[in-house]
Amino acid sequence: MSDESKAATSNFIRHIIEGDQASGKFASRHWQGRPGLGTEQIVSAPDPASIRTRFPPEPNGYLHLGHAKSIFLNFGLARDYAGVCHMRFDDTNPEKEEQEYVDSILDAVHWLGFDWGEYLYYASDYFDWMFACAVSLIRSGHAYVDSQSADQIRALRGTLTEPGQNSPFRDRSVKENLDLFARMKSGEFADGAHVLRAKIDMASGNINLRDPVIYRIRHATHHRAGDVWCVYPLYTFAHPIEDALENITHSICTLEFEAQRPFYDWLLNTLADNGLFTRPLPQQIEFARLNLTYIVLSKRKLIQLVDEKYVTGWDDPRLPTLVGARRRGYSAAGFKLFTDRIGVSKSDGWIDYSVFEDAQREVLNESAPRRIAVLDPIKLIIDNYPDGQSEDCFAPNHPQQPELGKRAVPFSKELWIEREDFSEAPPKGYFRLFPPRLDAAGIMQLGNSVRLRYGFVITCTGVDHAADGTLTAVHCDYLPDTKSGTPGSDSVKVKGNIHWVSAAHAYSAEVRLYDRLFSVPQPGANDGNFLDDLNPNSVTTITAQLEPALRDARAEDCFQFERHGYFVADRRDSQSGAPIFNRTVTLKDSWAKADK
RNA sequence: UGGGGAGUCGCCAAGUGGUAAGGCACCGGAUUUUGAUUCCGGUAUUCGUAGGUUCGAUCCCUACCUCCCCAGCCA
Repeated sequence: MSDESKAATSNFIRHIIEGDQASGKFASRHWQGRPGLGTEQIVSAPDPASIRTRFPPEPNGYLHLGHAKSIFLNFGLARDYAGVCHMRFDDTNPEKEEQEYVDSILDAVHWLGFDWGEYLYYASDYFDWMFACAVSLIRSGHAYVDSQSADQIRALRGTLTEPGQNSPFRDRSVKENLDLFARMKSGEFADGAHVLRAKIDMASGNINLRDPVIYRIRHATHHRAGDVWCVYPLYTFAHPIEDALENITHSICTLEFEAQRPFYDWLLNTLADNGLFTRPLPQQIEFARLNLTYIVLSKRKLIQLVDEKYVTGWDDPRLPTLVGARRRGYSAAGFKLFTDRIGVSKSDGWIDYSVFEDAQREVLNESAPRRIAVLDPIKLIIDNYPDGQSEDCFAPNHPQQPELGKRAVPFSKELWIEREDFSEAPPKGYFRLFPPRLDAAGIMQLGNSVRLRYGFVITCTGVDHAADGTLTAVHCDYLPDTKSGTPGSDSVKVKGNIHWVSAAHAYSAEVRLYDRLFSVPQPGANDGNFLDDLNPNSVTTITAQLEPALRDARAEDCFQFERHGYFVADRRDSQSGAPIFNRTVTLKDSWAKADK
């Protein structure tokens, strides 16, 4: 186990694996170096992998934060227990799958830091084996061709409280079933004319055992297999076989598949009895899927957001897709921290989005170089600083990592400061800039003093207003002896410390301030329509005044804009020498939260 | 009213017969040229409820309550 993973607390899946390893349950497995039937594997060398897990997305959409939990779980377990994790595409439905999704999924898994090496598989490569498994089931009397319509099958399935009834086709002979199934494969029948069903128990309390459909006719072009097949296996049937072919030891999926585990075991055991697979067989283990507040993870809802243009595309930084998260500036290390924190269990709950943001913040705080940015600029004029003069101030790239050095920041008479850092009517406890004013006794008090971070201490002397009363500039005097880094810097103590950018040197750039896409914890919970809960201010595009060094930022460079938060140079819209920034997440702000 | 799961601090989550880990959040206090970070301290006499077994129960037994999943020729 690596040092990193020791931090992760134990969970029920680790207990199962450790128990299996202690009992030697999977020690006798053999592996021919590629997937195959048990008859092929058994004559090969012992499997060098102590466990095999798999991440098996269907390539019909983009990966999202929920998938990240599964990726870290499966790849993480393999890494921690001297096993391997297979990257597998569960592409058994020709109508919904596309190569574009395969590419983006691979890219996302890689971005999260995982390498599947030689273990990249496609369920569609197993169609011959799956067909052979189905034939084997027919031969042993465990499957039959049903010629009812979908509606008829549904009508005889029964309900949650009433048993189902046998199909009139349930007792067809093996010979007839074999003939029909072969003709289904050869393309003789139209979609829906027949299906192949497992023959189990129409009265089972578990509806998944009431003769589930395992093969259907679909005259459709498969994104990889082309037109060679017109019968396709269903997930229920395909997935256990995929696991068995790949020697998977622990097949980890989400809770909603729990009711299918009895079928999973029935199928594999039946096939093992028929000589196709050897024991030990893979075991399915279910865990609670991720529920995060303020976002939606359902594929249907994400598609709607993209198709109906509520967002700019699948990689919109507000979307919980992995491509969106990457563009937002979230890091793979942040995902790792997050998944370690939330753990793995079987109880379903809601994780607050702030837990995810905190994890990202924690990683960014360590890794992001500091820069200065004025997002909502107002002019500050230093009346006693010489016209036309400028000088360098030096700002550390990271306060906790002095070895990262300092950079020069130009200082001059006219600066941009944050509008929020000045107040004509300061609330109680405010210690930034405010002008001279009359106190309660009617005595005129000096304006407040603050330090211009990495520069000089200044004292506010007044303000300029336009004819309509709006604030146009703040005036101050500076104390020449108080420059940061000089012996006199500590001669004057001030509580406030504000950032600034020289107006004459600033890089004026587009910055997108992202906020949550939804304004309520559980979108759609109020009236059933999640679109009603969209946050109308989920993005604000501004022109900010940035320190000149930021002009050199390259796409995907992350920075902390001091006193603001973490920002990333957009990987899609940034030009060389003209980066555009996305706000990843703000800094914590106990002042903003406090009662004022 | 069928079958399968889950209920431990505000949110996660260990522990599963020997007298409640940890993380996040929160509240104090220290440091700080980010109202950030960091640091130090505090935070469940109690484990869905009610009974029972036991010297002893979150853990075993019984009953009950609440929540989630299953009736696609989706995955």
